[in-house]
Amino acid sequence: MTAKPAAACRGVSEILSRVGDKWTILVVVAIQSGSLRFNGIKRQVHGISQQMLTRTLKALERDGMVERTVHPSTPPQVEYTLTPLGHSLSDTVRKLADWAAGHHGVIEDNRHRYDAQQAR
Amino acid sequence: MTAKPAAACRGVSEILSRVGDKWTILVVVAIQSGSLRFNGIKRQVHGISQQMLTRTLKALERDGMVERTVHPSTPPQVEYTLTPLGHSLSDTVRKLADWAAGHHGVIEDNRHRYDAQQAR
DNA sequence: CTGCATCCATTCGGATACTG
DNA sequence: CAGTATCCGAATGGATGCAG
Repeated sequence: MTAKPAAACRGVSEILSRVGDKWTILVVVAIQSGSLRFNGIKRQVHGISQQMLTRTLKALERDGMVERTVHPSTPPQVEYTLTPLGHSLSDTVRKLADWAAGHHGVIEDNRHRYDAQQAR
Repeated sequence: MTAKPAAACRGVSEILSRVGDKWTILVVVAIQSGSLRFNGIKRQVHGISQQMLTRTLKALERDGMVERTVHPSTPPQVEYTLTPLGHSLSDTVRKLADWAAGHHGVIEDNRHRYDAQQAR
């Protein structure tokens, strides 16, 4: 697995495209603590439009990351829960999150320095 | 670090946007084995346009992930090398890559099943 | 060889309005 | 409450031509 065949690279790129979009991670993080309803997620993930939430949830459901459960009541309730696969992704991403949190300051500093240098 | 403050989430999202774009990871992987020249990278990362390579390298340089060394010769040669920060990112992403490689098949299967279900 | 500028097609993401 | 459909602006990414 130290080698990196082209096929794996494409797969990784595809996963990263999914995961790296604007909302996926935030939604996953919101759900991971337990099941949540549509507007519950919307409240928790501040700034997301309801359409983006719909799209993101659908994509995650399609990938088997979240499970969608409809409770036929009035008003209708829909619960979203992270599947084992979703939790698995969440754990993996958390490591990247830790890295990001740990290096975010350095990176911002680098950017600032770079921009200052360009201005000269 | 088990808690997830909003600030960290934003930072992670920003990092993921960087890393999750179409080419960054592939370029990083290409360079990690050793320093490479511009067209060397272009050859290795198949399908990348030269402008996307320019943009990606610049972004990485700005973030302090790669170092750019110009050898003033004729014709000019420019070497790109991964910095320690870049290697650090590379290692972290490799874990995500392993996850992706390990679950890619399952995810594709899930998608196929979902699509079939929708068609009914 | 390396890199920048321009143009253009496609995609992404947000706001809004409407349905069950 | 949950979800769909439409419109539109912004951003992404590719092709090409030009310059150092």
